[in-house]
Amino acid sequence: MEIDSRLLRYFVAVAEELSFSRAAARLHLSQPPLSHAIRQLEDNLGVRLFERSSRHVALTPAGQALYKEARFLLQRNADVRQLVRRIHAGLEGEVKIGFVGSMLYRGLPAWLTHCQSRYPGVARALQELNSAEQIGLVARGGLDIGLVHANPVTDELTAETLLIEPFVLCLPAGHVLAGNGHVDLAVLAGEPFIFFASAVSPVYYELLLRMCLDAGFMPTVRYEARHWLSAVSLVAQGMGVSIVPRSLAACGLEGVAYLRFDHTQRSETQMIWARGSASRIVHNHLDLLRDWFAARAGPALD
Amino acid sequence: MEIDSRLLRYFVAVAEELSFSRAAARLHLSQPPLSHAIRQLEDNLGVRLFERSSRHVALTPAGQALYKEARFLLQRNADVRQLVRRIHAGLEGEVKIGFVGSMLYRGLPAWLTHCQSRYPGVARALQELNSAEQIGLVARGGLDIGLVHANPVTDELTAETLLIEPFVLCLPAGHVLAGNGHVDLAVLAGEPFIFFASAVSPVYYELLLRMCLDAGFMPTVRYEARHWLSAVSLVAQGMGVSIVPRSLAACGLEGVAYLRFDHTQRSETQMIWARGSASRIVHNHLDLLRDWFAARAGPALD
DNA sequence: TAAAAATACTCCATAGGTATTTTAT
DNA sequence: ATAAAATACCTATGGAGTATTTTTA
Repeated sequence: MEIDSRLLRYFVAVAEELSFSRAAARLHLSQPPLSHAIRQLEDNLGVRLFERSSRHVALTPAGQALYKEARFLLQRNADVRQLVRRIHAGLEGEVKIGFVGSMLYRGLPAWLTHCQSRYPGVARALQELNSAEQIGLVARGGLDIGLVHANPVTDELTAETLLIEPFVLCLPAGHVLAGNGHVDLAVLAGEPFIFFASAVSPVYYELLLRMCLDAGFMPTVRYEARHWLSAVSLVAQGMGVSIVPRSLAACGLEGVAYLRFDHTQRSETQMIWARGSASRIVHNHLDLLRDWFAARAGPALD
Repeated sequence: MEIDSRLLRYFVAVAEELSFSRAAARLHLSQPPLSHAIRQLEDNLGVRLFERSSRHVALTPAGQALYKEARFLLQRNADVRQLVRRIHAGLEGEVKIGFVGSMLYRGLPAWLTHCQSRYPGVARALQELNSAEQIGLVARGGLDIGLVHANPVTDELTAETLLIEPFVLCLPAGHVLAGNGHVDLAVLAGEPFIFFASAVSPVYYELLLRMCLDAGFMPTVRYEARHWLSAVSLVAQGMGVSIVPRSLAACGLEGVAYLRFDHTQRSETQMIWARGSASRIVHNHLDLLRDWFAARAGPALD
C-alpha cells in the first residue's frame, strides 16, 4: 500500500513550517487532526519523522529524506494533472502520419512547420508510404493519419478530400512547343513519355494513360519514375515528356517548361484516419490539414 | 490538490486488466465502487481515461499517458517507504566524521573498509581536524562523530574512550641502542628530540615532555612534527630521536627501530558525539567504532 | 505561565458493500 | 441471452471539527 498523497501534503506543510499550528493554518485545517494525521503517517511507516516538544519541532534524518521525496512526488503528481489535460486537449502527444511522396511537392513541408508552431508539444512521426500501405496501417492502428490518392476505402476508415489538382504537361526547356502557354495533348502523340511507376501508384499510371487515350493516341512509355521529381528530372535531361500534377511546377528544377492542356482527370489527394479514432490530437491535426490546404489550394484550382 | 494515490492505484489496475470486474477482484474490491472511483478520477481531471462499453474497455491517449506516470509515481512512492525505513534503521544516509591525523596509523582506514561493507548505503564524509576544531564542530552539528585526544568536554557532548596506547622510543636504525628491546629513557637525555607540534596537539607535547621530566631530564626539542609520520621520517634521516604511540611501529617506514621503555603516560583517543543526537545511523557507526577498536586494541594493550 | 502539541469526543462525508438495471455482443 | 459496466441505495470507517489536557521553555 502506497503512502496516501494527502498525508504527504500534510507532512510537507509541517516540515516547512516546523510548527503544527502554523501548518494547520496553511492547510486550512485545525491543529488536532493534523497532529493525528502525522502520527498516523509515522505509525504507518514505523518511523519517527519529527522530534517534537511543545516548544520545538524538528525533522529527524528520516524526515529530512522524506521531505525531499515528498516534494518531488507532489510536484510530479501536479505535473501529471497538467500533462493529462494537455494530451486530452491535443496539445501534447504523438501523431503518426503517412504520406505519398508527391505530398513533398504539395506543401507538406510548409504545413509541418506551421503545425510545429501551432502544436509545439506534439511529436510528429512521418513515413513516406504508398497509398495501399497507408490504408493497411491506418486500419491496424500503425498510423494515425494517411495522405493517399483516391482509393477504395473500407468502412473502418474515414476519408476526406484534401487536394484536387489538374495536371500540366512537362517538356524540356528546349522543346519546340516549350514557348506555348497552352497546347493540345494530341500534338505530343509521337513523343516518348515518362509516366509515374504503376508499381508505386497504379492510380496515377491509369490517369495519365486515360488522358492520352482521350486525346486519341496510345503513348509510348519510355520510363517509369518512382518519384515525381525523378520524372521532372528525366524531362530536364531530354529523355522525354511527362504529365505531372500542377504543383510540381513549383518544384524548382531548371531546364523544363510546364504547359496547360485540356483534360478532365484530376489528381486527388485524401486524408484518411480510423473511423473510431477518439484522439483529440489526431483530430486537431486533421483540422489543421483541412484548413491549411483549403486556404491554399482552393483559390488556385481554376 | 494532487491526485489521490488510491485512485492512481485503482486506475493502474483497470488499465492493466482492461476490465473493471477483473481489476476489482485484483484489488479485493467489488466492481461498483471501482467504477465509481474511476468516474471520480475522470471527473476530477476533466478527462476521459477509458473508452468503455459493456464488452470492451480501452485506454484513451490521455489514459495511456496517465498509466505510465501513475506506474512511476506508485513505484517511487513505494521506494520512498523503503528509503525512509532504511534511513531510520541507519542503513542509509550520511555520517560526517572528524579525526586527528594519528588515527590514520591506528586502524582508521581498515575500519572504514569494514564500515563500507557493513553499511554500503551510507556515505561517510571524513575530515582530518585537530581535537579543538572537532569539539567545536560536533557541538554545532557540523560533525556527527569526532575522534579526538582526551580533552575537557562540554556537557553538550558525550565522549567515550576508544583506544589507550603506551608509547615507544623511536631511534634511527643505526643508533647504538637500536638493538635493545627495552631501555631507560634517561639514557637518551643528551639526544636531540623530535616532538609532536604543540600548536597542533598541546596534549601530546605535554605528555612527551612529562615523560622526559619523569626520567629526570629536560629534553632538547630540535624539531616539531605536525604529523606522526613526519616525526618517524625525521628519525629515519638521523635528525634525532622521538617518542611515538606504539601503533606507529606498524607504519611501514624503513630505517628506524622501536624500543619499549617504562612510563605511565598513555595516548588516549576518544570518540565524541552530540548528546541529543537522535540519528540511528550515527549510533550505528559509534557502535561499530566501539566494537572494532575494542576487539583489536584490547588484547594488545599489555 | 503561556504557547503549542497531544488527547478525548463528536459528527458527517465518503469509501465500499449489496441489489438491480442497462447495454452491447 | 449473457456478461460486464452503470446506477441506486445503504452502512460504517475515518477525516475533520470543538473542547480540554499536558508539556516545556
